[in-house]
Amino acid sequence: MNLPSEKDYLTNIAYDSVIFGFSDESLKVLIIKYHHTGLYALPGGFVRRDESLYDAVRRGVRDRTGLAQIYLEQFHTFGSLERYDPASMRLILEANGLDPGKCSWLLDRFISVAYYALINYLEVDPKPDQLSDSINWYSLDRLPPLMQDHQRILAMALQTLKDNLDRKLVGVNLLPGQFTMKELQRVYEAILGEKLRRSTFQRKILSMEILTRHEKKYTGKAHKAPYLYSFRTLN
Amino acid sequence: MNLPSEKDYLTNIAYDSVIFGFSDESLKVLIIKYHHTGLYALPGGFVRRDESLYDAVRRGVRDRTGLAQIYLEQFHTFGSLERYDPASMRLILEANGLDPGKCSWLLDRFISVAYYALINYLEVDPKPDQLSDSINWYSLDRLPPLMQDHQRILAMALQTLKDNLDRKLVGVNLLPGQFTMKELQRVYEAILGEKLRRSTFQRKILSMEILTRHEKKYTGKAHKAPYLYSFRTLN
DNA sequence: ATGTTATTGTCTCATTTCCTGACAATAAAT
DNA sequence: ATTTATTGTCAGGAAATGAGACAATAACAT
Repeated sequence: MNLPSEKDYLTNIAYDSVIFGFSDESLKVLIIKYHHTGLYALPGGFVRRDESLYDAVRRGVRDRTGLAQIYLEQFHTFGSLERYDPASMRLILEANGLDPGKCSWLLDRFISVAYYALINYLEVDPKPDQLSDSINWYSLDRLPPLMQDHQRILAMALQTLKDNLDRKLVGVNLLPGQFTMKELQRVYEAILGEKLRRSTFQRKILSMEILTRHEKKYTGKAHKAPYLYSFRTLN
Repeated sequence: MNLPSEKDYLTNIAYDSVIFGFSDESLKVLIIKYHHTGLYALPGGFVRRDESLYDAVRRGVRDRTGLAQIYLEQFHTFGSLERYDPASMRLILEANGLDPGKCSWLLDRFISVAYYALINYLEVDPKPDQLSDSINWYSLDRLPPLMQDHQRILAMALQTLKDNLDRKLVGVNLLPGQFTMKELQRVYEAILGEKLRRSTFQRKILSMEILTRHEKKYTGKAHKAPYLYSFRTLN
């Protein structure tokens, strides 16, 4: 197994990604589990010397989800001393049969830039990286204990998502290309953690003029068929 | 002159600070000028191994302004490849009679975490650091050309400030402890870059219930004396 | 004293936006 | 044809905002 070499990467700097998906009426997050350690973590990684910070995160998310086009948003950089935790990293390396002496830069202190990603749950086939033996979706209310400050990072990602909800097109990437108004409302409710009034929500979203309406969706249910919508591409 | 040593600092990571003050009806920013190079820049620095990122920025702002208590807010981390510019750093070191070979880590690529600070202009006595020969206030519309991507960093700081204006107590630290409603309005207008209606502004601010009213301020002018206000401390 | 001037604190009315419940439309089952 | 569940939209009221008006008043002028 070849590990990242100090020559190819920036030192003291890492990234963590909070990858959100929507399924089964609730928000989900991708969490990895490291080999033989019982440690759960947000998918993270390091920045190659020949790539931008943004490209590094995009590469990491792509490798783990298979998606090339992703909605990525940086929300905070974590640099406290408490997060310096070489013991965990040593444990992870040793559990993988690696010699920490040969990549001591990985045991150093890291400042971590955190991004959140919004992706279509259905398009993803999560793939573990070489240090982890699983990567799985977790509902926000059923998270395993996360290592280091990853719980806090996740909480901050969610808060930022809430704050951005009425300013950015958050719904875009959590749903398939076409969706009903109710489905979009479910996404908003899952993010905000509260029920919304149907008529108010519909009026507000439509008044934004960011949706185009398509043919109706006949579900086979005994009631009026809803329209399908998609986000308007700007052109 | 002793320069930061590689042993004491994190590598590949730096910070830049956009220090806002308010004076003479307009927003001002502190800009440093490096010795003998004609290069203007935002005050920045590096993170010691034994301090948090936040403490590093606070230290940098304190050293340059003399203020211990500062309102600091992180707003973005810049990590593009274009900002890798060893030539400028080499120039700055050489202009100070320093040997770049002895601190080659300073010529490496840096990812920079950007903060903005809001301070009371009147309390500040700007002090240049050892590499710069001046540090001065500049109006936003009369900025010198800034090195690297500092112009963009500043623009993003201002945009974040605007976005936060109705959600955070931005005015707090830009004014002295007590101030008139008109002075507060001037701050808002300077940040937003537009005139506000007096009665609407007053009603909105008062309805927030974040101010306490004090005695009147007799200016010696031939008109009704305004009240003084201060921001309510929460307790 | 009295009136003048510039600015402040507040109020009113019109306009806009937002909230809430209601109602008709309708796809499929009975 | 009737029923059921859900959807798209609207009407009326409530709340927020915009724009101007007016009285209060500190210092100056007469």
